[in-house]
Amino acid sequence: MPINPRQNLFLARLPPAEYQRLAARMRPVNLGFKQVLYKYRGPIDYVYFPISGATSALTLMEDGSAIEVATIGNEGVVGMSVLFAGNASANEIIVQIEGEALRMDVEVLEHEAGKDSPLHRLLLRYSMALLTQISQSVACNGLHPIQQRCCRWLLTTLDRMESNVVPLTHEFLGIMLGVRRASVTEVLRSLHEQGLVNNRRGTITILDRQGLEKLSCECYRKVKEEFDRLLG
Amino acid sequence: MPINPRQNLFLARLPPAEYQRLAARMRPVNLGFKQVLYKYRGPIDYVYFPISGATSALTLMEDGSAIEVATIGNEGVVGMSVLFAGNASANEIIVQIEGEALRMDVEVLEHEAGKDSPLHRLLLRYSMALLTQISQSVACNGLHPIQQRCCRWLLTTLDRMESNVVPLTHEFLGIMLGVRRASVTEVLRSLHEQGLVNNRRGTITILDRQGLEKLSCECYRKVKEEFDRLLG
DNA sequence: CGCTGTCGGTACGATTCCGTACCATTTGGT
DNA sequence: ACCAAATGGTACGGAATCGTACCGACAGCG
Repeated sequence: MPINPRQNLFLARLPPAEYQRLAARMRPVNLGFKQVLYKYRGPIDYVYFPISGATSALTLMEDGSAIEVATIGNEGVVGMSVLFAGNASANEIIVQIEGEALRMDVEVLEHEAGKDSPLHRLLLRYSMALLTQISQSVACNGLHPIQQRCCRWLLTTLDRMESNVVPLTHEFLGIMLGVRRASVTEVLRSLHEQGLVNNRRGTITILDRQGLEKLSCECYRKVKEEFDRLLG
Repeated sequence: MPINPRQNLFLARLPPAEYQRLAARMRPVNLGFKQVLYKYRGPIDYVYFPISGATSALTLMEDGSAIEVATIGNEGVVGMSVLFAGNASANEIIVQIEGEALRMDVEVLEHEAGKDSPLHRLLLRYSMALLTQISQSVACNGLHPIQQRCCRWLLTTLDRMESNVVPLTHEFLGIMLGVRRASVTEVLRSLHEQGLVNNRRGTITILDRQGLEKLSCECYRKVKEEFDRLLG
C-alpha cells in the first residue's frame, strides 16, 4: 500500500481493519473543476471521500443565482445525505477546486454502514459537524460584513489545499459568497494592500494566514473547533 | 383517547400502532415563552414533539447576538440531533411561541428508533427536510432583503399557529432575523400601510396571508414544498 | 391610581453594498 | 501572431441597512 500524504481524514479515523475493508470497495476518481457531483434533488449514486481539492454545497435560487452552504474537502464525505432520505441530494454539489476522491457505490455504503458499525457512528458525528458548519453560515450571512466572510472563505478553502494558492476567480468567489464580483475585487485589493494576499488572474495567493484569521469573523474558528471536537 | 384537533404532525405520520406505543411513553409538557429547551452544546435529555406554539433553533455569536437558523413547530421534532452525536445540541433551542408538547426521554427514543423502525425512517426524512430549511436560510440571509425575509418569517410562524395573531415584539423578531429592531418596525409599518398586517403592542395580526406570500421570497414556499414532499 | 419599565414610531447621518458600466489586461484558441 | 473571450480594476449614483437616539404610548405592578 503506497504511503499517501494526501488522504481523506474521515476515512483515516476509522479503525485500520475497517478502513482496509472499505478501501477495497472504493475507486479513485478525478474531480474536475465545476463538475457537478449531484444536482439539486438529483439522484445520489456514489458517495465521495475527497483526497485533494474541495467541493461546495450550493443552494440554488429560482432566478438562477446560487450561494454556498458548506465547503467539503478531504476532512469529510460528500453525499451522505443519501442516508437520510430516498437518494436525492439536498443541495447541488459542485467541485470548487479540482482534485481526487475515493468513490463508493451507494449500495456499498448502505451495506457497510450498518447500525453500530464504526462507519455509521462516524457518519453521524460528521453529520453533526456539517450541521454546525451550515448553521454557522446562516449566522455569518446574516450578521457579518463581506470582508470577514471573504477571509473566512479563503481560510476554509486554504485548509483543504496543499499550497497557499487558491486557483479561483473573483467571479466564482462572488457567487459563493452571494455578493457582486466587484465587491470581491475590492475586498481582495484591500487585503493585498495589507500584505495578506496576492492576486493574479484566476489565482489568489495567501501570504499571511494569521493576518487573515484576524480579519475573519469567528465563524471560521468555531466551525474548525467543532470539527476537531467531534472528529479530531 | 381524546380527539385533539391540535396534534403533532410528525407523530401523526406514524402507523397507528406505532403511535399508540410511543404515546404511552410520552408526557405532555408546557413550553413557556423564551424557555430554553437546550443550551448550545448542552445536554439533550428529552425530545419534544410540539403540539402548539413554536420553537427556534438559534446560532449564538460570541458578542452575545443571535440569529435564527430554523423554526420548529407541530410539524416536527425538537432535539433529534441527539441521534447524531453524543447528546449535545448543535444549536440553542428556545420557545418562540408558548405552547404544548409531548416530551419523550432520550433513552426511550433511542430504544424505539431502532434501525428500520418506522420512527427511525421518519426521523431521517425529517432530518432531510430540516437540512433543506437551514440551507435555504443560508441563502435567504445572504441574498434577500429584510422585507422579504420578514414576510417569510411571519408566514412560517403563522403556519404553526391556530390564529392569525403572532404574539411577539419587534425586538424579538429583529433578533430572529438578525436585524435592528427599528428595521422591523419600518417593514411592519410598510406592511400595515398595504393592509397586510395590524400592529399592536407585542402582537402582530396578519390580515392578508396571500399578500404576504406575494411579498415573501421564494424561501417560504420552497421549504414548505420540501416538507410536503418528504413528509406530506 | 400613578409609577415605571417596556415597546414601538420616527428621524438622522453614516456606512455598506448594490447595479451597472467601461476599459485594460491577460489568457486561450486558431 | 492574432483575435475573441475571460478576468479584474475602477468608478458612479443609488438603495438598503445600520447605529443611535429620542420620545410618546401602553401595560403591568404596587
